[in-house]
Amino acid sequence: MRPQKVDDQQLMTGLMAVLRAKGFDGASMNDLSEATGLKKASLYHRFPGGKKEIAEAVLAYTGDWSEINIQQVLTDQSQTPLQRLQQAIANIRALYDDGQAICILRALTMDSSLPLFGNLIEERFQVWIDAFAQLGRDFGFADEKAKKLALETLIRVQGSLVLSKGLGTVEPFQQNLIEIERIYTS
Amino acid sequence: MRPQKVDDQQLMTGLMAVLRAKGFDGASMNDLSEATGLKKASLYHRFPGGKKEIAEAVLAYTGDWSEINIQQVLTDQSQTPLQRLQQAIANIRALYDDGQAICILRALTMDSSLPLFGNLIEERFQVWIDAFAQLGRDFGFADEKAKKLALETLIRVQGSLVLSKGLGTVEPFQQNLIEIERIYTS
DNA sequence: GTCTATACCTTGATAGAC
DNA sequence: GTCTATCAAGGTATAGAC
Repeated sequence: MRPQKVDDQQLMTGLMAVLRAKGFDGASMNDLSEATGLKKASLYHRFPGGKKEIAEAVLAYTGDWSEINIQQVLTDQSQTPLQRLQQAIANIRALYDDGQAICILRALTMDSSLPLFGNLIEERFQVWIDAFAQLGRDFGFADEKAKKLALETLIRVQGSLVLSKGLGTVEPFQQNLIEIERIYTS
Repeated sequence: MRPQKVDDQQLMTGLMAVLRAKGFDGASMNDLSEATGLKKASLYHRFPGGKKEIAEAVLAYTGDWSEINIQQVLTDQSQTPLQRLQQAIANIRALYDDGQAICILRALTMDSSLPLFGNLIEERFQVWIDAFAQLGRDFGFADEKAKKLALETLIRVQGSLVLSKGLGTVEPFQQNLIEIERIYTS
């Protein structure tokens, strides 16, 4: 077989960059083609289902990333809870480019695209919530309180990303990462 | 002159509903036409600048709404701070349809549409922040603390809306409105 | 002010050569 | 596996009748 011009890793990176910046409706196949270096027809060869299948693949990719960089990190019993939290926060900071990037889950959560991916998006959020809830319990919080803190953590991440974009400064995001560490350690 | 088939108020309501549900790229002139009951050509008569001018008008409309239902409410010296907060929260609940709706500012804050409206969006957010900061001072918080609480308030609103959409339940939004009242009163 | 009809372009998607 | 060429559908926007 003819070798792939662009490997799956590079492909996913380019596709995800466009989808989270422009959303499902805003991202055209031309945009995705330019960002990846593969012509449109080649994208359809890799993803016969078209743009919908591309978005699903990106969501699967982000799910893998979350399991490795959030779930596994937060539940790694060889580290202290604080160490795990700090590592997860560092990974979150990298994921969102210090607060400049848009979350892919947020980008795909419009009423026009949500029906296509609803279950996938909910599952991706739930991985984070469950992992942070486990961390909270390991910090010594009661189950109920740990779940509440986990949800607050995600709300702070998502909310501060929206505000950072809207205000044109990453300060809300950066400040909130600090605040998230504080709510678990005080 | 021939009378308007749809008045400005109805028009704005329909246009905003589509824009916040689908975003700028996802909302087509056909969508906007169907939602308002005005044919495409009539929309261009009302808004010669097309979709961009429509979005700007909707942002102006939301600005007026915010000044009346957030800023004026939160700074109304004839009411106690708690009364003002509770009224503002009720208005926020209505604005976002109990947590089911998407914020127009979030919807237009994609990298593809943000460059068109950046300043307008930032100003809309700032009205809320300034109003909640004033409320915080009236509650007795120091200026610095009041500003921090105001930002946290908006982060909670935006974040809980994202989570409510993504998880398919309005519980995060509803819970956070309660939490917002708590952070000012305890 | 609103409408029908239309021009023109971009979109998602496919066919077939290499 | 990747590409050029192409199509039908839907996009923005305009012209002109009423």
